[in-house]
Amino acid sequence: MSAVGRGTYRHGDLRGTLLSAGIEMARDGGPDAVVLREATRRAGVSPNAAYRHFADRRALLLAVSATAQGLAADSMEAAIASVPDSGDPKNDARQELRAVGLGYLAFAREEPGLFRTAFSVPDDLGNAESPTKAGEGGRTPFQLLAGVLDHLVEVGAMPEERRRGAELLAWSSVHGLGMLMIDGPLRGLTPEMIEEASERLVDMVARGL
Amino acid sequence: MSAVGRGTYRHGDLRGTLLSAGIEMARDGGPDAVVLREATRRAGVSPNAAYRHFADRRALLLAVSATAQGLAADSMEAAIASVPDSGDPKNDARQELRAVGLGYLAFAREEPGLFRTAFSVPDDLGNAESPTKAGEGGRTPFQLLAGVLDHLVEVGAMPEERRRGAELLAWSSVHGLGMLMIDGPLRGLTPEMIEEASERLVDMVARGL
DNA sequence: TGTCATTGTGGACAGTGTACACATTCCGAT
DNA sequence: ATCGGAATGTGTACACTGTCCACAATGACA
Repeated sequence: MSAVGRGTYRHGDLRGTLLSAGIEMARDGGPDAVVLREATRRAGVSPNAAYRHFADRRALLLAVSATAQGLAADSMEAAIASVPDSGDPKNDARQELRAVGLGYLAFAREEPGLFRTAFSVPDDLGNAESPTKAGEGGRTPFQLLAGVLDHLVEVGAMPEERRRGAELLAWSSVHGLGMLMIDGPLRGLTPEMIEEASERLVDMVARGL
Repeated sequence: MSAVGRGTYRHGDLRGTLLSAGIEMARDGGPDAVVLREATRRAGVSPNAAYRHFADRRALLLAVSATAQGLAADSMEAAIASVPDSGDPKNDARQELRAVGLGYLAFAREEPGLFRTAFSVPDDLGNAESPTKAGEGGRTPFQLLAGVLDHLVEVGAMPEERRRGAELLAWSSVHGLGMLMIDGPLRGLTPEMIEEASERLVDMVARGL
């Protein structure tokens, strides 16, 4: 094909371009839709060129997943930022917890493909704080959640002894609703039902944690 | 190839055989691992024979998913049955709710592939009561959950006004933990951590519902 | 200027889902 | 008993995927 259309034999930033293409594919289609050959096609490059930047399809997928987690973090951070200051620290902390959950769910609703790519691609909790997964604010979804939980304890809105492992509980609930309403049996719920379910769920978590 | 090894040109129960093969593939590998050609291979039949019984790969996958949901129901039902009668109806009802959740999570832990195939293949809540998804007891996972919630209300362990939509909340929490620990960022948790998280989660739900 | 690691190309292979035409078998009406 | 059509299975073919290998172009640095 010769490097026509690109001008030069070298691409410049093929890795980045492939990643962007991957994100776009994940956006509409989820993890299964990110296909290596298609990415190279969009980058105007031969299929094998990808292997100079990613060991295999899985490696590309992991990179896309990490980026998607960063975008989720943005959504969560925006939700936190929009919480009004009520003057009551305990109440504020609880509202932040709610916001984290609602931001997570908003991301699931608005970017279902990216959501699935972000959170249902095999990965370890050990990498939960990797900077590649951080949003613009520099923190990962996991760190944001941990942050508000810490805050909750600080202001005395949550007993110290319940803090340990609370991430898992809070995260699970919200993640479950997200998955079920995206590609589980809860698809087809009306926006109102989803809205209501989201609110009630975060309330339940805040109450039961 | 001629129908050697089968004896007859007709198979007898190809649909059932393909389904079984599909389940076996899903068991170790999840939804992505159920591949049409491999199923026909295991059935000793040509690839296209499958199309006489399933419209396409997706149709086979849906059938496998439904069967897997039935198996999940079995796990849940077993957990319910193992709840000892304490004499206190309210307490019993709560224990049943816990059992439903723990049975669901046990299934996720013991049959991760089938779990994913059961609950993360696109489907509508409208089909949640389809008999194809029932376990040996004749009820689907959704129906089992709804049952214990109804029971909870009957014995007065749950206020009537909170009943509506409670399935979603309970289900979400438990489902989320299941997904996160199978192929999400919570993989690699030790069995003890999983055990503890499961217990705490169902407690949280029971408390917060 | 020449050498060499980096990056991209071309061709190939096995494996997948699925369409189309054809073959075999079974069952029910004549 | 036979004949014809509906079910069911086979064969061939196509486009698409991930990935391997040998080769080519390029840029950086001695």
